[in-house]
Amino acid sequence: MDSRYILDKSSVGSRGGGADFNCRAGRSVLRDSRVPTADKSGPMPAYTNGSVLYKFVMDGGLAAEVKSEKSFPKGNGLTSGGRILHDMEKTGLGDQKDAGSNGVLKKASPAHCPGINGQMPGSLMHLDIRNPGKQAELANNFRAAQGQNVPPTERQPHPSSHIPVPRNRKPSGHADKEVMAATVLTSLSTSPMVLHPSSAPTVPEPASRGWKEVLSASYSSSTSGNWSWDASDQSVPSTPSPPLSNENNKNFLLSSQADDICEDVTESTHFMFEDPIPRKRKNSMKVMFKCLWKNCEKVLSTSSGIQRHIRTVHLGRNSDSDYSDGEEDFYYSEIEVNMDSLTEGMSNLTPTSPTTAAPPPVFPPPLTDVPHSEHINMNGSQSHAPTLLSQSAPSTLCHIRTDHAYQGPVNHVRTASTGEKRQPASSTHTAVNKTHALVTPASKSTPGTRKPRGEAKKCRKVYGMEKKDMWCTACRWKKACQRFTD
DNA sequence: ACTGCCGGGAG
DNA sequence: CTCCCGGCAGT
Repeated sequence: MDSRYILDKSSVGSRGGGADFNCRAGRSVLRDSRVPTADKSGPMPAYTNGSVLYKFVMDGGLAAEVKSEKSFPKGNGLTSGGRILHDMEKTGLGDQKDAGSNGVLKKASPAHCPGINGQMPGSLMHLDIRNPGKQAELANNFRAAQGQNVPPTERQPHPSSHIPVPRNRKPSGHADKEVMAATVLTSLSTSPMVLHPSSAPTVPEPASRGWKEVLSASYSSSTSGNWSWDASDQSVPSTPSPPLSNENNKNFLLSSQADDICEDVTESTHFMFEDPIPRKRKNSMKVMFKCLWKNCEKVLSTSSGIQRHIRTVHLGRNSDSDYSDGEEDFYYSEIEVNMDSLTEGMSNLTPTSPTTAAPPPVFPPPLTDVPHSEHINMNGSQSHAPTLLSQSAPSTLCHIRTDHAYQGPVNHVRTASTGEKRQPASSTHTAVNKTHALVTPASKSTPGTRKPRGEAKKCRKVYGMEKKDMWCTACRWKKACQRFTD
C-alpha cells in the first residue's frame, strides 16, 4: 500500500530507508551502548510508510510534500504521522505543521520505531553526540522512561482523541492563536487530562500556559527528549520543560493512557501553537546531510543515505551491512536549508538549543559564521548535490548542524571538520570557516612551520589517557586531532 | 610538566 | 596503507 508507493517514490534512501534513517540516527548517538542490529527489527510497513512522507518532504519540495501527505488517508495517519514526528527534528519542525494542518499527525509513539534504538530516534538524534557519555545516559533514561511509560500494547480510545479540530486553518497571528487555544481548551475541557478546565474558556493566557505545560509534559514523557527540545526551542520558548518541572502532569499523563493522550495533545497543540510550528513550515526548512569528507561534498537527504555513502565510499565498508560503529557520524553534517525567507529564517535558525544539548563541559567552543561558508561550499558542490539542494542553495540560507560528539554544547553551530582524511587539507572547507589567517594560504608561504596549536581540547584532554580508545584515531597516533579541530 | 602533533619508521 | 612513537614546540 503506502509503503509500496513510498518506496517507489523515494529516491535517496535505499532499502529500509525510513527505518534506517530513524533508528540509525538514534544509534549514532549511542554508539557505545546500542545494539547495531536493532534497526532492522520492526515492521517494515510503518517504517516505509513514514519514510515516504519524509522523502517527500526532502525531495519533493513543499508542494510535493503537502500533496503527498494529503494523499494519505487520515486513518493511516498513525504511522505516517508518527514518522513525521520523528522526522521533524531532522527537518527542523518543518513538517510538523504540515502534519498537524492535515490532521495526519497523530502519534508520536516510539512504537513506530521498534527496537531499543528505534524507540527514541528523536531523542537520540538530538541528544546526540555532543557528549557521548551524557548522551548515552540521557538516552538510556529516555528508553527506560519510554519502556514504562508508553507500553505500546496499551492503546485505548480516549475521549480527547476525538476532539474536533479545524484542519484547514491557516497560520494566523497571536490573537488567533489564543482564540484557538481557548477553543481547543474548551473542547478539551471534558477530557480528564485537562487539569483546570474551568479556567480554559475565559482566560486565554493561563490556559495557554497550562497547555504548554501539558504539551511539554507529553513531549518529554511520551515522545522523546528531542521532542522537548524542539518544543521548547521552536514552539514554547519559555518552557524548556525538563521532565522534572512537569512531574505532576507527567505522572498524570503516564497514569492514564499516556500514549493516546500525547497523541491528542500533540495533534491539538499544533493548532494551539500554530504560530511557531507553521512558521517553521513557512520557512520550509529542509535538512540535508552533507558529506564532510575531503573533496567530497555529497549531499543527501537522509542520514542513512549519507551514512551509507560515507561507509561505503569513504570508509570502504560493506554497503549491505547495517552495522556501523558510528564512524560515519564524524563525516557528515546536517544542513538545514531555509527555502523561503532569509531574514525570518535567521531568527529561527538556531536549532541547537542548550536545553537538550546536555552541556558537556569539555567540548570546544562553537564556531560561528559557519552557515555562510557552508553555503558557499554547497554552491560549489552541485555536481553531487541532488535536486533540491542544488536548486535552492544559491538563494537560500543554509544552516549547518552537526551530529557530532565534539560539537559544542553551546547554542550555536559548529562545522564539524571531522573527516579524518580531510582534516589535513582542510583549506577547502574548514579553513574557510575559520577566520584565522594562519590557516589560510598565508601559512603556505612558510612551509615547514608548525601550525599554531589549537585552542580546543583534544581527545587526550577530553577523554583522558584512561579512555584512550575513545580518542580519534589521529590522536591515538599522535597526529593532529580530527575530532576536535580548532 | 603537559599537551598537540610533525616527521618518520615499522609492518 | 595502518599503526606507532621520538621528539619538537606551544602552553
